[in-house]
This record gives sequence, structure tokens and C-alpha cells, in this order.
Amino acid sequence: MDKAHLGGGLLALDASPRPLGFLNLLSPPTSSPPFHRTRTMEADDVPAVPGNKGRRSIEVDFFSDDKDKKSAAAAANDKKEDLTTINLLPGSNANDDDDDEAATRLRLPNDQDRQNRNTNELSAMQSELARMNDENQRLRGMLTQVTTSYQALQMHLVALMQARADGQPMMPPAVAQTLPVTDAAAVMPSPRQFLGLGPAAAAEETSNSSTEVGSPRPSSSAGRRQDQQQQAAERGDSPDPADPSTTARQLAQQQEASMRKARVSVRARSEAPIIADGCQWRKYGQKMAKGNPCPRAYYRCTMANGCPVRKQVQRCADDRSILITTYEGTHNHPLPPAAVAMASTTSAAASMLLSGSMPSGDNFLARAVLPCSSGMATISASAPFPTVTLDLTNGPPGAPPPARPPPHLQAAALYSATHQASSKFSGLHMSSSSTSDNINNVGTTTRVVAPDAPPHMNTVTAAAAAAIASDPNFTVALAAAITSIIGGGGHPVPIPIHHGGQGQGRQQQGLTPTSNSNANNNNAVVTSSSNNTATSNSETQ
DNA sequence: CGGATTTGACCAGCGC
DNA sequence: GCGCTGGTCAAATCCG
Repeated sequence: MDKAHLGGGLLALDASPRPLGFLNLLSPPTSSPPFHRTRTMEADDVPAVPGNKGRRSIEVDFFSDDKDKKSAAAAANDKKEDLTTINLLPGSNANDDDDDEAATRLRLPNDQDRQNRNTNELSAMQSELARMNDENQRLRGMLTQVTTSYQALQMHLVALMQARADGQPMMPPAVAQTLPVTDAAAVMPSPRQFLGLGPAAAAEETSNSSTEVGSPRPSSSAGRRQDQQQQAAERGDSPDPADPSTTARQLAQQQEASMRKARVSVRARSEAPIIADGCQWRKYGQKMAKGNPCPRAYYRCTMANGCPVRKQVQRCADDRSILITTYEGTHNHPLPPAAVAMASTTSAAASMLLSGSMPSGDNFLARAVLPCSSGMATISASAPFPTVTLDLTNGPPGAPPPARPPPHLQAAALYSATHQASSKFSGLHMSSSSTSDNINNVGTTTRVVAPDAPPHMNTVTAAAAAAIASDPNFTVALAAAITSIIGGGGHPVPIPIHHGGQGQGRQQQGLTPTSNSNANNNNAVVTSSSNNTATSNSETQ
């Protein structure tokens, strides 16, 4: 493009191919006077004029006053170029006077075909401009959402600091702000819970019966064995049912029993065997699941000794390009920023699910968790455990995959979207009616689709959110801020992240992972009943 | 050689 | 009670 054309009140448009949505055409900057809303499109976009080997360009007149038009017309005449001036101003009349004519008439050769062609191109350009305007507005809305999310997170950090300074218990906003006082008191985790110590940790802490903390009981077969052993050991202690501490412990166990069952399933298109969520995993099993020719792989987090987090990975039976990753458990160690993205996402989703924070509309969670990244979240409260499925596939199976970020960026997009959810929940706590419904209405399965997120928008917003959230500066700064605030600076402190559970983690400080992985797996949040992945599949397809 | 992966066995829950 | 299924373990194997 001829950069010289930028002068003389003409602002040249880059004719090179460019994704939509990054050009603010209809909202000219106001801070860069003198700005003349005349744009010149050049290059191959404009057909060559026969006999004219000079430049090819179309000048689009955005002028709103005669003064600007006159100057632009003069500038155009000075150039002696093959210009096509198009008046796009609504309601303008090219026959008003000679000055207007100078700026608005189509200076084309007397070739009717060429004129028709240019007219068609004009309409195409207008539609293109309209599309770009829509795209621009969507981007603005997304930016607003990101800003809001950031502010909400910042406010939450401030609240954390205050609570820490006051010594008051702090709870996740999804729980604290969506439950009535009584329910919130029942579900409210202790400060240690929120900082990574589960209810069992609190119970164990009070009883001083074990060094193991943050240990939701596994419900799997092996976990059940472990559970039975632990229960037998507790029976050996002959707890008094009337003992308040015993009752509290049983309460905590009941709470964690329900919490550990929550799962977060993420559907994302990926050719890789697993999605890159930032954590280190070790495969410990593989099974053929009924109804799916693809095997299901079982992974365990190996970033820390005894980390109870596990995940199942299986390809969708109907669309092999879709990878379904189901997370369970709570990390008991610090996470790298890349892992924080996915972990916090699933954490927030599970927290919202477990907190029963859905208001009267079942689609609330979908709109809250995924207002833009996908537009679809599947909430399954079916027995034996609730599952929230976050769909990042952007479209039905078989649909042509849209331009989308790689899986790890999708995770980051989800991370961003979840914080949007946090901000939405932050504004929700004023509504007392939102607490009436509870996810514990076992037996209901709800498929919900965000009503205000058209597919094309989902793609764009997810990609943009991914770009923002995956920015190393952003995530690193966020993690550093949280670490510095919660941990009081100096040493890295684990960010309370859990998958599928709520407040089940523990602080690493003062805890020494043992070499007995089984013992440490008391922290595991494992369930062993129905195939929730299959449930998710059936519900989301 | 150590860590990761594979794979058969085992166990518990559930439905008939 | 029996078979099916999901989930996990652990020995064997693979791999860098």
C-alpha cells in the first residue's frame, strides 16, 4: 500500500488479508485530530480502470460536515488519481450543492458495466463494513467482560487480604455469595479449606489423629478399601457419637463425601492424546468403556507426591476429534500458571456446581461459566455425583471445526470465562432468590445452552479470551499476585485449586508428602460408580 | 537404571 | 447369586 496516501486527510486502509474484528471502521478515534473519515481502499480490491495504468483506489467518504468534504475533495483532485468516492453517510444527498457533489459523486468512466460492478462492490463493502462493525461491538463487549472479570478478581483478592488481616474465614465467592446464611454456614469451608485444606483436614486437625490432611475419602474400589481401613481405624479409636468433635468430624465427612463426587468434564477438540493443561500426569490404567470403541485412560497428577488429582481421558465416540477430559480431586501443591488456567476453571465450575448456586434458571451455570467460550455447559446432577461438562468444541459433532486456539489456549479461555463467571456470581449475591434451587436435586440432568452466545461469537470470544488469558504476562502476574497476597510474599504458596471438589486441598507448608502413595491418596477424590463421561456424552450430543 | 506405560487381575457397586 | 461395568493396583514392559 502506498503509505503516501495516508496524508492529505486520507486514511488508507490496509488491503492485506486480515481477520475480521480488528479494525474499528465505524468508530473513528477522537483523540487523533485531524481525523477525516475518508478511507482509501486500494490494491486488488478495486478493479483497474481501462486505459488508466495508475493507481486503483476507492475513497470512502465518512465525512459528516461540508468542511471536511471540501478539504477531502480538494485533496482528491490534487492527486489526479483514479478515485471512486463513495458516500456512506446516511441521509446524505449528493445533489444538495456543488460542494457536496464534489465529495459524493462517483467519478467513474462512462462504462455502465464498470459502474454496475462497482455498485456491487460497494454493496459488498457496505456489508463488510456492517460485519466489521458487529465484530467490533462484540470485541468491545468482550473487553468489557474481561475488564469486569479482572476487577472482580481484584476485589476478591482485596477481600482475601482483609479477611486474612481480620482473621475471619474466607470462602469462595461462588459459595459465599450464593447461599443463604444457614446453607452457607453448612458449606462454608474454613480458611484452611479455602487455602487448600479440606474438611477432613480440619477434622483431622482437631483430632490430631493423623498427619494426613485434606483427604476426601476415595469411593473407588481401592479407595473404598482404604476407606474401610480408615473407618476401622476410627472405630478402633472408639469415638463417642455424642462427642461434639466426633459429630463435627462426621459432618465434615458427610460434606466431603458429597463434595468429592463432583466432577468437571471438559470437551475440547484435540488430536493430541491428552490436552495440555499444564500439569504432569502419569497414566495408571486404561479400560475399554462400554459404548465407546475408544479406550478410557486414567491419569494421576505427579507434580507432587501424593497429589490426589486424577483425570480420565477418552475420545468422544461420535466425534473422535473431541477429547473428553474429566477431572477429579484437589491439587495439594502449587501449580504453574499454565496449570492454574485449567485447574481454576474446573475448580470454579465445580465450586459453583457443588455450592448449589444455580438460581431458578438451570441455564444459569451455563451462562455464568461459559458466557463466551463455548456457549454450552452441561450440568448433570444425576446420581451418584454431579458433573458439569464444559464444552469447548464450538459446534455439533461433524461440524467443520472453526478457527480456534489449541487446547491449552482453550483451557486458558475457559479460565478467563470462569473468572467472568466469578464476577457474575459476585453480583449475584444480592439476589436471595438465587439460593432456592440446589444442585442436590439428584436425578435431574439438564442440558443448557447459553442463549446469548451465537456460535460464531463463541469462536471469536473464546479465541480472544484465550489470547488474553494465555498471555504469560497475564497469568504469571495473576499467579504472582495471588501468591504474594495469600502467601504473604517470599515463598510460593499453593493456590487453592481443586478439580471437582470443593476446598479439598491443603497447604503444602508444614506437610511432608510421604512415600506411601496409598496413604497419601486419602486425598483422592475418586468415585467409582456410573460412567459420567458417557453421561456427559449423551447429554451434550 | 529409573521413570513412565501397559495390561491383566482384583474389587465393589449395580441390575437382573 | 451372577454377570457386567467402572476404577484401581501392581507386575511386566518399554524407553530415554
